[in-house]
Amino acid sequence: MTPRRTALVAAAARLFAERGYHGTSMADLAEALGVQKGSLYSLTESKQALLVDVTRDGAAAFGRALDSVPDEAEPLERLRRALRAHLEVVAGQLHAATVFTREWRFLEEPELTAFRVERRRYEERWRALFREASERGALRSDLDVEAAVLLVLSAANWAYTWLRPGADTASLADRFFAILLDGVRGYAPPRS
Amino acid sequence: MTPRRTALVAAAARLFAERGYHGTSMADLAEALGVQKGSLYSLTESKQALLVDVTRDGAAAFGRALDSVPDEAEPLERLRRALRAHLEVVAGQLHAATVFTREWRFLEEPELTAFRVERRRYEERWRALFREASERGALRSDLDVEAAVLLVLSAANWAYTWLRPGADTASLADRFFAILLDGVRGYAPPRS
DNA sequence: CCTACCGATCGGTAGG
DNA sequence: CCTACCGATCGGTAGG
Repeated sequence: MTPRRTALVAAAARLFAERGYHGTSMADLAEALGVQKGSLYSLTESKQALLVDVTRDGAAAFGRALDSVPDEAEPLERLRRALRAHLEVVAGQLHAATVFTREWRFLEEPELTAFRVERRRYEERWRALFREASERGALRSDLDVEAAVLLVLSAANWAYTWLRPGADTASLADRFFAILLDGVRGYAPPRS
Repeated sequence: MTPRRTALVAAAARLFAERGYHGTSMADLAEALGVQKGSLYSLTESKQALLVDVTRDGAAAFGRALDSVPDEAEPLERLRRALRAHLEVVAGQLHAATVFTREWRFLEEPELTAFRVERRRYEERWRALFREASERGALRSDLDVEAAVLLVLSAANWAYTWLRPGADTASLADRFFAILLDGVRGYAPPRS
């Protein structure tokens, strides 16, 4: 990947995030790079190919985030680290994360199907983290694991709308996690 | 509002949700209604005006949802009812809710600013529900209320991506709420 | 509600 | 990387 192409993919990430895939023209991208529109086609074969590249960058970053969670840590600590890592990708690569979360649906086949498979794999990794925690007794025995996974993924997937790059992301993740752990209620929950 | 115009706004909600605002052409809308493109302009003055209508419908529905929460109920019950009502709007008016949540950013001024004001007002109503619960002693005294509001709004705002109209929405809302209340941890949380 | 049309812009290409 | 261009489509309008 040449520096020029890298710059083009970065510009695509930014503009697709800001204006949407269909709201961004090749002329917009050319202007962002300071070249004429026709010149872009020596760097990419199509606008769609740029969307493929940006969504792949996002998927790879989120995948690496979960890879960074240490296997040997305790189950709840692994969950906390996973949430931190996810939110750090959102804050650190906000444009790619935004396109990954919101613009992926404009992918064309076969990449559209491949994207869905990849995203499902990512969600399964989260489910596995919860199941592992459950089997090792770290979670309430009556926990609705599916709802818990959906809740944490909702927080993770919505974060691109409010998380700003300068924020103390680790601390924010921990604040979320604290509520996820113990809830909001003002007295000890009834034991089953 | 004539029946024909209502049908046009409904078609716009569906297509803007499915293909995005910029991914939907006036020709697409005409085809959905079975008329020629030029005929649409007796029903709306522009494509942008349709986006304004759909986002207003969404805002009104979410507003009515919070209105439906009984004032006299207990604080936690009010929160539970609010989450239910919000998710029922998402499931019951999925297209308008999707456009409200994802396509609003293509509004032009002055409606763009008005939308942001309205949405902030909605979020403030949620914050007020939490504050009320806190003041009445229904929440943990050490609760991070801001994080709690953000967590529940994340779940609410992400719901359009997975909630399907046929689902048992009330039950789903209660499953979320149960986790929000008591958390996922497998033992009683330490009291402060 | 239709036909016929407007100028502008779209993604992309050819040839240099 | 540029100029010049392609056919297709865009949102919107005029006149009926």
